[in-house]
Amino acid sequence: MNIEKQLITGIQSAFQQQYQHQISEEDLSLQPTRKDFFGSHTFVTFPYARVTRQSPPQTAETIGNYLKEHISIVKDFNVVKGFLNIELADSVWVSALESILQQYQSEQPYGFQPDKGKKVMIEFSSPNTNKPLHLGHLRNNFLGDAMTKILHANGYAVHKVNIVNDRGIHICKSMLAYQKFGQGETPESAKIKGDHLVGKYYVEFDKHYKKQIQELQEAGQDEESAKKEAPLIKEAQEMLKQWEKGDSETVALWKKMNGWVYEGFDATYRKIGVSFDQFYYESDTYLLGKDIVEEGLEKKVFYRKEDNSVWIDLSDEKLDEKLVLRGDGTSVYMTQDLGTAELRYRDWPFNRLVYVVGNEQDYHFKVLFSILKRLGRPYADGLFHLSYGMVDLPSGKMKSREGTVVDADDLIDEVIHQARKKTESLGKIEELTSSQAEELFQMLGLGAIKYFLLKVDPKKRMMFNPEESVQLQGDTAPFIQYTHARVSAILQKAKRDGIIHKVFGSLQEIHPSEQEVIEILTAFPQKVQLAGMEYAPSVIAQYVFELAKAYNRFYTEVSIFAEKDAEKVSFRVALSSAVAQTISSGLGLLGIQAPTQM
RNA sequence: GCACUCGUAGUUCAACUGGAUAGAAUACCAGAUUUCGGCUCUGGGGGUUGAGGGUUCGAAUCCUUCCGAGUGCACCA
Repeated sequence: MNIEKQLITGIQSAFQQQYQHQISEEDLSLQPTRKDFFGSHTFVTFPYARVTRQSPPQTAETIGNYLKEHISIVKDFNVVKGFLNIELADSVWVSALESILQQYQSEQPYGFQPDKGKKVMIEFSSPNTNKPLHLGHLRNNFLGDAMTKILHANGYAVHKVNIVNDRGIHICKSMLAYQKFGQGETPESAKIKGDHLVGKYYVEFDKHYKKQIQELQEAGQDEESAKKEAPLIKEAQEMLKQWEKGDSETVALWKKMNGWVYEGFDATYRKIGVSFDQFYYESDTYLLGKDIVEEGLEKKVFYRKEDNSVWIDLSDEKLDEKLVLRGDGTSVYMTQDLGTAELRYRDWPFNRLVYVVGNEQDYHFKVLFSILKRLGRPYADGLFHLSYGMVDLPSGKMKSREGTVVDADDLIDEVIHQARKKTESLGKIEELTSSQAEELFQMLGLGAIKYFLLKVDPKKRMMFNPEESVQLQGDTAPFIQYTHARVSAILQKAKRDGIIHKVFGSLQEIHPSEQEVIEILTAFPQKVQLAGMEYAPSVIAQYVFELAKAYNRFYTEVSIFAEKDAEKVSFRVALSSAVAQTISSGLGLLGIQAPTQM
């Protein structure tokens, strides 16, 4: 029986015995004791003043005494105001460590849940094919990837999908500019990645387009009509029509340029260690959803206006009226998303579908989910929008057209470069081959950037400071990775010295810093669960950092190999082993690797 | 205008979902350590949680009014 359960049962019977009062298990909750107080578990007695007819401190005192007397694992307690802080016997922590190590031996790694038999589909990344990935995409990709791993750890079968926005006016802009100014350039001839090449022509288009607008304005047109009348935009719109008609030349160019982009994306995905189980393309899905509109009309969920357009009225949910099909019968974004949800459910019937999409689309998803619910879709309750905040730069907002974006490839190269520079100057890796060293730099650089973007609550808008993101100390991945490398070195030495870390069962007393590490270790499963429930990898990031810090404190306060008592040495090695595995496992949930040497 | 989100040390973020004296990191200052490790550890200053009002044993958290920032409200995707 786990510690918490024993305490709760103890408190229940305390209420029963001392106050003749039944309290159900759900109504009782323990919280971790704050650092500055003695104890590990805290019971708050304020809410029970009516029941006990005693002041909260008296109640705490009474229950504390009861627990100390009747529950063997309780060593002592203290009362501060109405807070009952419970201190557990050292042997409890020793056996807690033993059980953690045992679980690491088993098939179900410590902190991971057994298979729940439920399926989660998760959509993330979802790039446009007219420009390369940038910082905002990185937050999206890392969140999606980390959530995949966290949900898996929570016992779900996870299916990763990416919907590529490969059609539309924005791609036509790149295509048109390429046609006009490209002169047959290719990624090979220009020696740049395909996605960057296509992005270059997107910028090129915008440059010329702006110029035309200006010229028209100078000729006396107002801004709005200039934007509509500029020859370039008209050409791009014409091109989109050609594409939709299936014009072979246009389609061939589209295929060629998209091909370049995919090669570029592939390279970036490989580099950041992100992959997908299935790709959807909007060129395949953009016509979907019309049958659902028909169905909605029949069910009277939708209605038709005089101009033949189809709408849904969601004003009772404060969501207003929303168009779902144009008057000319062509689809809008919403139509397509309805169709895509349906298609996905047929492809891989899920219990939950998670959309990792920026919070500027909060409204869209509220409407989408509401519609599917009104249509009585069986999967409607399982839909979830993992809405994340924008990434700001110290210089302000990122705007792709103004060139103030941080390019993903550049950024990754930069952090890896920094990792190389700093690690080489430490001179600890001379025995590594150059490819091993290269692998290490990647682990560190990517770790730094992933951690930086994941440690903040996803829902919140965040500030990206390029300098801080490549820092190797403080609340960073390299700091945690460094701790892992150091623990690994200790374990290596222990192995060389033939220290078996399994004989410490009779240990009766441990150091406070050891207890603290074990306390943190025992919290891992709950953190994994919480991260899954809240869709928040940041929970794991904070946890792993706490663990690394606590271990470092232990490391300076307690000597491992200089210790005379063999049982203690064994215990400390065991503790180190559990820490190494938990750090590695926790970082793993964030898509970050833990090196054994650095 | 309407809707949604957010305002917490100088800065970047926490706060177990209503609990204790609001914590970390960073920068700065002062020390310690160097067990296989330099990126380790300890301490210090730094806060009227945007402002006011309310709810209660108890509020950064819930309600409300202001102030400020952002996003959305396309027959674009």
